[in-house]
Amino acid sequence: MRYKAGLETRDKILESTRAQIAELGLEGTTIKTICDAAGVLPGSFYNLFDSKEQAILTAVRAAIDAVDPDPEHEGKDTLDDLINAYLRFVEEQSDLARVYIRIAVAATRNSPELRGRILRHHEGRVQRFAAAMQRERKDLADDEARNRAEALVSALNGLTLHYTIDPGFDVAHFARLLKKVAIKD
Amino acid sequence: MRYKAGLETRDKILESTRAQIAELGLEGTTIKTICDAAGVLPGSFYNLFDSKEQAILTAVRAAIDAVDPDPEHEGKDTLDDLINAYLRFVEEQSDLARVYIRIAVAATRNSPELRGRILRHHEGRVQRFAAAMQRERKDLADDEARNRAEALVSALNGLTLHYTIDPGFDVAHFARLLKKVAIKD
DNA sequence: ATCATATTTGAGTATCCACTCTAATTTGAG
DNA sequence: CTCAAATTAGAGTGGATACTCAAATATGAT
Repeated sequence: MRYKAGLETRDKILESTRAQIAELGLEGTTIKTICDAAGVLPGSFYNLFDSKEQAILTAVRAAIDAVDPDPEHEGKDTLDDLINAYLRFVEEQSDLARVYIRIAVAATRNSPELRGRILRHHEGRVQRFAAAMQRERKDLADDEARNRAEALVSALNGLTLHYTIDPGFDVAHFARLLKKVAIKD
Repeated sequence: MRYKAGLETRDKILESTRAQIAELGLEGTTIKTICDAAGVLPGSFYNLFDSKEQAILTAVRAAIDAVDPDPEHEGKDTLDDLINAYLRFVEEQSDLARVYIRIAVAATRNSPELRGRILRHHEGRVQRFAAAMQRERKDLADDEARNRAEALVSALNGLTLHYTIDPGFDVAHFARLLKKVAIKD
């Protein structure tokens, strides 16, 4: 992927993948439907991505990044910003969130490479949450902030998990409850 | 399933299913391997179960019930009992926990029946957590207990989610942290 | 303009697996 | 003992799908 053509194809595939997932879910999304929608052939797909799952994960990550309150990582995002961005993604793109969870859980056994990507993403998120917490509560020690951030992020993921099963679940309500608790004391 | 033979076959299938999942994960577990290991033919399998997923869900539920601190539902279980049972299942049967999550998330789109089962299971768990909380803190109003139980159970599921991806994650540590927070105030 | 390399073509593959169906056999209630 | 109903036998299916490959073409650094 060093020429312009490759980049454009890559973009088309990612957008097509995202759209398919949102519309048809994971089962309805096949290499064939992705390629057809993108106007590309399977050979091109596999010239740019190692696997279907890798492409999906990349597309989902792009959607998550699209709601990032501080894309430049300047450390200007508050804890509320981070939680609101999280909620926005989960509520507006619940199909993508669902698929992300499925692939994350499935990849553990099958693909060390994807698993690594997922863990790094999680780690990055925890660090940003921890930093935002400390900005809000200057007295919080590093390890205590980190500890709380880890708990908060994992708990939020639990809310998302339930929300993808029960769309009536008030994920925002509980997310704010967790946030309050996380900075208390 | 009204004759003894049917019940025995059912048990053999469930045990074989559980063993396969623990050993080979979801991908390695097929109708064929389940039936072979159980000494049964596909026709018998489908005489007793509607689908592969239904059988798996049933097998996982049995494993969860096996660590139930209060199988008779007499209301004698403490919040710690419930959390310890939860942790025991997750830590000792992480493959089953992983598969349960996968099916739960996948079933939402594909099978209203399985989805219903999963939601009822969740609901039952939340109620037991809420009741145990109130035993521990008599002053907690019904809806507040229910609210906190829902948050706690979902958050615990989030810990499990992460644990299935990162076995180094100290799920017990964070579970106890969440419990402390849930009954505080 | 050259040419190494990126990209595309597009048919092919081969494997797999959840589930079905009909007929035979077994069960146990009355 | 009878017989309706449950269980088992077991081969079959048919459709789907992720991924491959060798050859053709396009790209752009030099």
